[in-house]
Amino acid sequence: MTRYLITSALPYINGIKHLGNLGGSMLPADVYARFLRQKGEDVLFICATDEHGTPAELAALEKNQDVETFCTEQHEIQKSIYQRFHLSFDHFGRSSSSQNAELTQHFCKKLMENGFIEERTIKQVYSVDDGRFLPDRYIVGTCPHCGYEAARGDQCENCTRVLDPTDLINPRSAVSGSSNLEIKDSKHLFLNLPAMESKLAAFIDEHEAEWPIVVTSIARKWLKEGLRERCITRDLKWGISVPKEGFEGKVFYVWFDAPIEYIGATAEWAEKDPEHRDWKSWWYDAKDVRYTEFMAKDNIPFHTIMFPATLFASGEPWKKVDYIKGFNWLTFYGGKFSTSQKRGIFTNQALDEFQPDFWRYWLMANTPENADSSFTFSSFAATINKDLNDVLGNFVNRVLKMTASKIGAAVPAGGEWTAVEKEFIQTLQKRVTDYTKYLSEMEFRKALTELRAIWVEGNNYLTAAAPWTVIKEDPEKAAMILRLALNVIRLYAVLSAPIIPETAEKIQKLLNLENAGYAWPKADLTEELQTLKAGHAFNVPEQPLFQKITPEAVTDLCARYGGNPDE
RNA sequence: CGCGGGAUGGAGCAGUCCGGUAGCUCGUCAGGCUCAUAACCUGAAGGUCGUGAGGUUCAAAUCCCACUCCCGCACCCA
Repeated sequence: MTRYLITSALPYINGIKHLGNLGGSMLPADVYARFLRQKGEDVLFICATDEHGTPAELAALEKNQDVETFCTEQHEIQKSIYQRFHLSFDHFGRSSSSQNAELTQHFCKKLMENGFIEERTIKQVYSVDDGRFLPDRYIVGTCPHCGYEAARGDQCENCTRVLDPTDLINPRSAVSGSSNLEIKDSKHLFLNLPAMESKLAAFIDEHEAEWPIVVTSIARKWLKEGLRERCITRDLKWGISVPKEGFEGKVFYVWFDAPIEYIGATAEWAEKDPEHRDWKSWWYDAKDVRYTEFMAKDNIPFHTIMFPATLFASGEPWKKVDYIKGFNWLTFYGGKFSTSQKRGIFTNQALDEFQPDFWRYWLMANTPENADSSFTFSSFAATINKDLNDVLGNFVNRVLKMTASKIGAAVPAGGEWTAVEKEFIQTLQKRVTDYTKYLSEMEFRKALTELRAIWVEGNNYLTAAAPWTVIKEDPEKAAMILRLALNVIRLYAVLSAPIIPETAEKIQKLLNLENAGYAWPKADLTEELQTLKAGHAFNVPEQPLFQKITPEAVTDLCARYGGNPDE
């Protein structure tokens, strides 16, 4: 049987992530993982914090902490936020783990053995006052082409020309501002990507028809422009040390070890229960594994070119990705989420405002699958109020309350399905089939449209069956209608669980089905809709499932997070 | 000519790969119902698909060409 390996792009360690990070990789990956588990598949869902690199060092510096303490703290913060969002990682690891260090060094050795690594001496800028080498982008100075005074060492943002740090006039450190800089020779390792070109091109070709356009177009662009040898080491202290003589005090480039952490995190996972878990079976010569990666578009070059190149070059049968689900950006009122401008809402803030399912639902209904999509509080409120409150919440509420008040708080007995019921079930069946198909294909927007339509069918049926009228003339028939409606509620919990797990749980509790699980329905719903038998007691809700977001709340949120209530 | 992505009723989207005169959600208007969170259900109005009295075709939102506008690629950040 196929086993499903799922990874989400690793969130970077240097701070709490915003909604876009959540909606653009971790959350859709979670929905897919949950869906497959409900279908009874063997799933391993892996994520981790990406902890190396200069930004982590600088963020730690700013907080006056040593990098390791900083990372440990930030890792815990992020981990707890994701738990609160009910992200169902089998393991949420750390790229600074010993497992990752070991694997990264292993790959480096293999690549050296196979002749894909070259050693070169390059000139690096060293800041005497900072006591460290500075990456290109942390050197600022005057652009020799246009005279712009705040040009960075890698590119001038004014004239967009690509620069070398040594081109800059009056260079200084972006960290301290010190102009006491020296150019030093430094030995580094380069990954010979050009040697991998044909193999990578074949790899992309192989998947071209299947993968999203945003993925293949970015990958092809890189190939078309020609691959260059890529430096995979850095003059930093924080990171995975390079297992080679003469490279003491140097570490791997963060983008070299980060994807390897997918494997590393799996090893971390296995180590917690070595008796029953075998990380290698998921990654090495794993022919029965289907591997899906989730990421936003900025990550695509690393996952279509760099990481596969590493795996190919090892010469070992490491598992390569089968499907890449790539996303565009989620924007905030059409613009970028911005820390410094206080634009946008961060994951911790989001949880302080509303229950996780509100966010999960909106983000999945508006996933930037084909184009960037824009978050606005008005849209958020409208979607939550309509779909979750009026359509789903109201359906659950009206059925439970009516049954309890007219008959009693248990599934009523009597009556047989009529043509109306059979037609309703057929409609549901078709929609559930489509919904299942969309989830399997990771077509999330379409899936959510379908899920909503499934909820609407319930209300539709109630209007057609009108149990509140029927009960006066034919109590048996009314009992049958409500029995079916109660079973539909249960079905909704199962179908909604991948998207809004907390709500599914609430519904199961209302139905006294707390440990019943969420096994995905079969194609034929006949049996499924008779799961709850006559006499099965349920709880009458004191409150509806959800509460609406008022216009005043929208105004308030906009004021606090930088949005426009009219948009 | 830097790269990439967009442009479809008031708003947000689908349809474009495999051409055959537009579909969904919200909003608006009208009606139905009264079990339910003034919720639910039904119907209607509203677009000729960025521009070019361009090209191909019996036929184009859908293929080809030219142009225009918008958004990312620049601190923070994905």
